[in-house]
Amino acid sequence: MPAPILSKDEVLDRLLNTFRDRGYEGASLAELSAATGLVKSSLYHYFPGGKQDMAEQVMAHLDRQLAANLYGPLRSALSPAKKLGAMLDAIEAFYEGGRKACLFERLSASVDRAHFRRPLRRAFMVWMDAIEAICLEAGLSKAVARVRAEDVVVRVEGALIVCAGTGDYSVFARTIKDLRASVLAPSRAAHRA
Amino acid sequence: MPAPILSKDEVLDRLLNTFRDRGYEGASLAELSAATGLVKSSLYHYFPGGKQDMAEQVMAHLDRQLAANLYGPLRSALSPAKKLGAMLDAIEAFYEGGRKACLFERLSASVDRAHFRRPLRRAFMVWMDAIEAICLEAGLSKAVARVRAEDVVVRVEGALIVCAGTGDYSVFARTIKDLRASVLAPSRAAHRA
DNA sequence: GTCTATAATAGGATAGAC
DNA sequence: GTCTATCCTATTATAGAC
Repeated sequence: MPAPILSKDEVLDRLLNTFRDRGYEGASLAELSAATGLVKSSLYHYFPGGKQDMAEQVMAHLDRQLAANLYGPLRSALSPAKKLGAMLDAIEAFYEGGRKACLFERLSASVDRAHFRRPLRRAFMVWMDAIEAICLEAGLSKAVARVRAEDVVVRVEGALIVCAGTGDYSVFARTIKDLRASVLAPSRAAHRA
Repeated sequence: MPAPILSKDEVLDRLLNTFRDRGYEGASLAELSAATGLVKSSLYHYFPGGKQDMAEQVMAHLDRQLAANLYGPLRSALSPAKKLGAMLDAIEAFYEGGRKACLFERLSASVDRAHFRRPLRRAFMVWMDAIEAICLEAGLSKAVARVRAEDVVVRVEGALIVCAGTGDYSVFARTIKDLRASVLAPSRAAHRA
């Protein structure tokens, strides 16, 4: 009865990376097994529901990580501008400047997307709600704050696609830079260079 | 020796739709066969290289369609504003208001993405070049035109992801509406409501 | 140019030992 | 909790008739 090699969190981190790199269909059990160092049967011990179960638990894992390391700290006394800056720093790091894909995008595009609909919708909503809260704190109206929050997520996700498609990662850097300057700008005022 | 049921273009249209709906890995030969009404062996007659060959030919097919129906007409004497409007009309129709995915995104995210790299990069570049040309014609500087062109593609692709993830298609409509108003706006001037 | 039939393999999943 | 061994099905792909 060997002891666990990796903690559950470490296993989930490895699975997260594999799903991001290969996509849901693209990540075979053989690859998920190699990434974790666990043979298939061991994976089924952790994830009785198979690959769907893995994806669901990986989403929940990422939700917890984001709540602890990103959304939590955002409830501090920092200025809205500093909070936005911190979020965009985290986004640049997490996506490695546009080189790593978004788990939620990968699962949204999967054939099993119907199974993941609720947690996916929730994940996008939590993200947008956090940005909206910063915008409101900065004095923007509710309507403008919501649109700005949606726009941040739209542009981050879009930049990831364009970078993956073109191989030109400057698009991601430029998009983040533009968001830093524009998201909290007063409404009906100048926004673009 | 039965005659062909569908023209090659019709077959390519059906395959295009299947790849958009199911993704590259998600689209099995069984589904591609059902979508075209051709049994697997017949598909191999048209596409000796199998699924990769199908994806490559579908990309080339879409390139031709876009050149004929979108980029071609854009070389007319219409005003830049009308050209942009026509492109955004076509985008709204092609993506069915955010309900249908982008082929290029699907293939960029596939496990075989390395095989499709060149045509994918080309497809994104041709799209952005067309937008850039409209921006230049409207009097924007080269640098601003390029950034605006990248931004259009980023926001369209991102809106598709957010719509798929949240099920809220108003994001796509709002994004297109915002692009209609902002892409050709004079630089360093007001841009956002 | 389309078909039926089949091969060959990879995929997800399970049983049961230790 | 991890392993070896196996099962079953789906998947890609090919052969060859008409």
